[in-house]
Amino acid sequence: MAHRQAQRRSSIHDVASRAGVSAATVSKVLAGVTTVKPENAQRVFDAVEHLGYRVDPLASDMRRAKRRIIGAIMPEFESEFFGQMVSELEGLAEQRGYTLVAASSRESEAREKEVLARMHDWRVAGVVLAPVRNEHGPAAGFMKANGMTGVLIDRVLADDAFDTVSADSAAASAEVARELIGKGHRHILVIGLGQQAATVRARLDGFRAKALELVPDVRIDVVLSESEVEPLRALLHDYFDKGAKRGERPTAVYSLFLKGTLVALSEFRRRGWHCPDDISLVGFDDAEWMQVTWPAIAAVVQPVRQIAAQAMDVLFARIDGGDGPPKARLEPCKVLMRESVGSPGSGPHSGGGNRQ
Amino acid sequence: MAHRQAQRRSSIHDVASRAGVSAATVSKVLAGVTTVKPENAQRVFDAVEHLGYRVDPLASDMRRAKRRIIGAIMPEFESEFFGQMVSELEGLAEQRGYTLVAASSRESEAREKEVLARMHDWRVAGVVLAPVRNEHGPAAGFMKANGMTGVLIDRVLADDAFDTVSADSAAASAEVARELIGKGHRHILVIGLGQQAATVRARLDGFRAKALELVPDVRIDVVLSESEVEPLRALLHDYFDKGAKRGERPTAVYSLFLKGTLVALSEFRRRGWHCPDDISLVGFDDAEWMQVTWPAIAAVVQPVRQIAAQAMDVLFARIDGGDGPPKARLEPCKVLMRESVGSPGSGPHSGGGNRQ
DNA sequence: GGTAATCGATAAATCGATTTTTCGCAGTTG
DNA sequence: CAACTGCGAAAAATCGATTTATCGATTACC
Repeated sequence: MAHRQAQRRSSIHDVASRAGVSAATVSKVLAGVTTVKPENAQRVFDAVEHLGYRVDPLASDMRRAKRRIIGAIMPEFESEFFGQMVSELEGLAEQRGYTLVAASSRESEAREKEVLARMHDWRVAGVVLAPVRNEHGPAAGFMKANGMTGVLIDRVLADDAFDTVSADSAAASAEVARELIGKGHRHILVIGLGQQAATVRARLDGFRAKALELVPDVRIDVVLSESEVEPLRALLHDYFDKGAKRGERPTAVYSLFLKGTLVALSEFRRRGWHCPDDISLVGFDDAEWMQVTWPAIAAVVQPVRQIAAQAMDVLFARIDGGDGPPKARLEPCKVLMRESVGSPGSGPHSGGGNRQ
Repeated sequence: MAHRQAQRRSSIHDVASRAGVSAATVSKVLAGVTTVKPENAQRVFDAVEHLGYRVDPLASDMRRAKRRIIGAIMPEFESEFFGQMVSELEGLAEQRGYTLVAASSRESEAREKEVLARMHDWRVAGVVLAPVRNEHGPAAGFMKANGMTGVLIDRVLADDAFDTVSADSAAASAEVARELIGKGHRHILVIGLGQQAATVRARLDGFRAKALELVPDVRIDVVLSESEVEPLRALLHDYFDKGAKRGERPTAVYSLFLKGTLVALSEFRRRGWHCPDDISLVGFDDAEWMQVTWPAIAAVVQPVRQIAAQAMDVLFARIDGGDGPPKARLEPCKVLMRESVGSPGSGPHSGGGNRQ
């Protein structure tokens, strides 16, 4: 009864011999095949129960071309967005009897491809890929070249080989524009990451189009950092410095991605500006902390659950042999206007300055 | 050249026949065995190159008892802490040629055991388990009963069957006590989650011991929610209401876990209290946003990388047959005292009230 | 020169399932 | 009574590697 060795687990043959049938019969019973005598089926169930037998998924997968494994590749695991995404995907895979193997590409396209190649080695049934850059990266190319089935999510718009699912960021951005214009903002800075060309463009265009539609002479400045987040800090600093020389400053900032929101807040801190008195702020992507800070930060909430659910639906449809041209799906976002957005010039400190 | 079907990948036999040798020889060459004629080895390498052959990890694992798979079970994926942890673990596993399969127990002990059982089905070589509650949960019991090798991290202190690695939260809490006492705080509220008994106790005791040592008549109140975070909101609300009736209020709050810090901030908002003027705040567990808000939130930073590295080192030592009694490792934290901590009574609004 | 040891490589067993093929037996039919 | 049909289950092939046992040819030793 004391500490036992790691006794080797019982295999299907152990069950077979205990039930007095062949391994093939055990396999059939467990697969729910009905052409087995009820009496034998019962004996199998008893043996399974007694031995605590469980199918070895690895051995089980050996003989199928498509294994019961889904690969998920995310740019990173540290943010709430991708954390929730992996969590959702894992649950959905599990529901269908699949195992999810998640890997982080660490925001590197090179690594993304390596990780994907490893998934291919595992002969996964399908892949959910959230590309680092966009749908035209090397990983998607690899998937095409090797006939893998997969679905692209998040930083994608549409693709001619794979289904895509992403947040409708253009619509959300238009909504943000409507809100900011409605509050009276006529000079707005948009910050983003140039790397994610397509997504950034969609968000930017959606914002700009709606803003110009509402107020044709609205001024929209854009500060983009190519691929890294850090340079954005310097770019933003310069932007405000130059503006200060000319005595002009935007009354609102719209950040197209989460880290940008942090950079903006950090820059505001440095200059002693407060939201929304000195400047307004809206960020794409929500986070739990944004509602407890003072001010609470306005944000676009991405529909993580819906994206995950759609992605898995579409993916399994393909795995099960569904064909037809790939579709691009857009899931609607919610825009939460919190305290960080106000009307320009209405705050007590609209001139900026040093509030301690 | 156009879109090809998912042609079946070449197996070791394809390589063998192309190189004009047997599959066994190919296997040996790839495993680095030296008793192969250099000429044949070269032919194998050429064939591998030409066919783009890669070992199928699943088939490769079939014949060994311990498979090249490491399981990681985390309470959740949404927080920075566990996100970073999974990311680190994945990298470390990969470095050793292992695949990491991560799963979330969703803060449920029942699910934790199910997930672990599934890992066992996969016959993983080892498991990194961050238990929902502590080292005495059902999952750890399951691991013992089945002779699995594993390491417990985060919400654990020590165990008689498994190695453990966690942050030295007692020392960090003592450090927090020193800081708060040093700033003049004599009435401090500590909030936490009762579920994680051992960890909470360590943090609480470490804090209380140091505080009492420095100032014997310091007042330390404690508000614990049993297992859920939501009740803490109500408990905290009541606590402050009751204090207000008696005209007393702590000058600082120390939250023993991340969500508690959010709940505290949320409660402060509601009452119109500002940090650090009206009340000081320190939280266990750091997050990226804490340094960009105003005020920046003081926090205990857990050494995620070190914990992950230690956990993997210890785990692989066991996998490679190392024995001896299990060890409990503690990794030192860093305490970042940011603006949310000040001296009591020094702020312009120390009477509390409604600042808008 | 004959037996033994050595070397390199191959055939075969193995891992634990699934799937296809074969087989025995009972009941029907011509 | 021989041939046929069906059913349920066992035997065997398969998946793609690793590992053990075996084998033939060469070298070594007495």
